[in-house]
Amino acid sequence: MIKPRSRRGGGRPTIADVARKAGVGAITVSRALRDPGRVSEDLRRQIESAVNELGYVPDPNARALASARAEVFGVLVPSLTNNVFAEVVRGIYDSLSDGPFRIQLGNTHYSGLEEERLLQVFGPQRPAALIVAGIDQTPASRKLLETAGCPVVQVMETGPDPVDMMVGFSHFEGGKAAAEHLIEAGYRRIGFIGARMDPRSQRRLAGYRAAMEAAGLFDARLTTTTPVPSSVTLGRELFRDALAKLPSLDAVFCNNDDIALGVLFECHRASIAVPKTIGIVGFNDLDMMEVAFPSVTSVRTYRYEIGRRAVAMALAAIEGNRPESRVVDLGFELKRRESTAR
Amino acid sequence: MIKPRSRRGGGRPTIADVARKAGVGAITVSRALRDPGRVSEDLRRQIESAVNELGYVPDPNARALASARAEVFGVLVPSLTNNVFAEVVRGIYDSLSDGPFRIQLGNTHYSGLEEERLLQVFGPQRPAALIVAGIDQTPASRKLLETAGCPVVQVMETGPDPVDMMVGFSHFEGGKAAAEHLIEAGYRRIGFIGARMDPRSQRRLAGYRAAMEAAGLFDARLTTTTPVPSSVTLGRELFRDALAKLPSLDAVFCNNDDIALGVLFECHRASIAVPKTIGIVGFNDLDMMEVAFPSVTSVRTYRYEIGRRAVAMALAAIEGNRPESRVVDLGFELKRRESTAR
DNA sequence: GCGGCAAGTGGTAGCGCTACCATGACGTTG
DNA sequence: CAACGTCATGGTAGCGCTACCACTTGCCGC
Repeated sequence: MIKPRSRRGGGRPTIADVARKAGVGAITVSRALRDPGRVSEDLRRQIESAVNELGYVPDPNARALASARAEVFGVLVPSLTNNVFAEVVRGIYDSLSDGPFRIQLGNTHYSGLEEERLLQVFGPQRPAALIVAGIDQTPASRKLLETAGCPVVQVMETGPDPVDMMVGFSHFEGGKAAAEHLIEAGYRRIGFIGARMDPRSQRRLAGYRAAMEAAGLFDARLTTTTPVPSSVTLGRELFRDALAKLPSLDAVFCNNDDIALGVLFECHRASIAVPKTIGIVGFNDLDMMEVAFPSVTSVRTYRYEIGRRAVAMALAAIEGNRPESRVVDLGFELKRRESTAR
Repeated sequence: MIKPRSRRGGGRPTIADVARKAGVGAITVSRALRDPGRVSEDLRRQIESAVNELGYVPDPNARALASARAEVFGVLVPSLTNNVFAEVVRGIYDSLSDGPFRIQLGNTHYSGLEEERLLQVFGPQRPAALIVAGIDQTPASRKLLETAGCPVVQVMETGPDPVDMMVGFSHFEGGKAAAEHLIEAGYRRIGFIGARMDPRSQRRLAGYRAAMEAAGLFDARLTTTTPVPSSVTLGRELFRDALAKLPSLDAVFCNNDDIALGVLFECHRASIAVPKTIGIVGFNDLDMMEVAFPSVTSVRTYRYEIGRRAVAMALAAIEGNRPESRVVDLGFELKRRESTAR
């Protein structure tokens, strides 16, 4: 008798087809696939060959419905084009590409409300884990994370009060180290140039300010910021503004490397000597900072590693062994280069 | 009587809860949510308020299982950190953020086999549409795309034989335009510097070669390529190699802007005058090319727009009205700047 | 006045899988 | 040797939703 294929399913083999072919129960096939150790050697081989012959692939939707748990990692980042987050995301993908987990990526556009909305979309899918950038969730987002019923990793920053786990570093300390380096190098009128000014930028600014105040060098006029999204073009413009406002400026700590690059190009264009007349420090240490001329001092951060570590921690938590320390600080490293070597 | 909550579902309201509260059948709730026009005004309002009161959110997994169609766009790109693809992806996200569709992003690492593997993973999810970068799928990948049973958009390139739909531009023409521009500007020993050399880079190289041969200027020694992934650092190194090999070089067409930037920095470092001694043309026209000093001529491509258009076409196809022209060429524009103005 | 048709609604039967419990075949122990 | 685990396997009953068909109205045309 010809088995009447369902009108709905596109005719792909189901677990029942495999079970029939292998002469076992459907549940045994399910087990053989998910936890081979619990099925005898014999049946396992039979099932395996039936799977291969039929080209059976489990339906992730049915699996998610039945087990009330989807093999999905939800990932929330503020930007897809900012290289910094792209690196984190790459680390996450590379760590997850072997396993069964899919990734659902959300772009919050640096908006707390958008983050809330995305968490509301992710929740009903019952993801296996959630990875979110930053530690400044809105109260509503925080509640959504706390009640998600899965491991949660906050990345990019460390802070005192993790929802669950955290991997990152201290932006405050990074900003402080950058400013201290400029002070040590002999610069005195050290400006801060920042764009977008998201919470991480704010903390870098705070670190800068702490160092400047400690050295008795802080002056509000040294700070030039804008909420506008960061770009190389903007870096150039902000630097011109800063210089117009305060011609005595002798160094700048830039919020990020795009800004620093804009400053560097403007110095070339205006024939301002770097590092002699102006010292430049960036943040994140993109690949090109080392190649730039002059090479640019920057605070190296370990974005890719943050992504990998976040996945490792989430995976461990899924398997029931949460790491003993819920907050991992991967630190940073100040890379001293020509742009501050005077 | 207390309704015994299932042991599996986490206690979230289901469609049956909403139906009971609104005093209607479950199926009517389903319709009210998916196609409000088919439910009377009265019931619609009742259902709506029941949904709000209970905080009901449909379970996407159950929905996908029952309807054999997930509200998911599968997106396959060769790299997450390459700004070019990041822009395409951003366009896709921005176009999809309003609607019900989720996005599942896969990173093929420029590997045909990896692409196949990812398509095999995406298939069983029954995505609503697939967007893949490039037109050089392996035969197996092509078959998977053809039998996916959903709209497929190939992006970044145009070509003669779309699986379904295409949005992009001609890399051959882009490379040709770049070389022709250098020839017109009076350069004669025009090199090509390329890294990674994926199919798109190959076609740019072919365009360059066509222009050079047409002008009687082609010389195999002018071409410097490597399969190594592209970076600013690598651009610098390749340029040094090229110059060592052929000191008479008077211009370079770079595979992409990272390489061009590496060349520019090396020229600064080695005090080579740009554009006088060496002319430089990049590809893609990243934001910073305009700000660089000297500003760098580049072939502007419309990555973000490609992403948006791909989604628009897929969405139209889902609704049953495929666009009349299945291949959309968004073109490019050669941006002439200081680096070739001699 | 009756068949026919469209619009609005609901019941039933799955979608493909897994949680839960039951079963039977083996030891193992005192 | 009875009582009791343990292991491997299977049956049943859903998970939450939608496709499909059936039913009830009310209105039209002849």
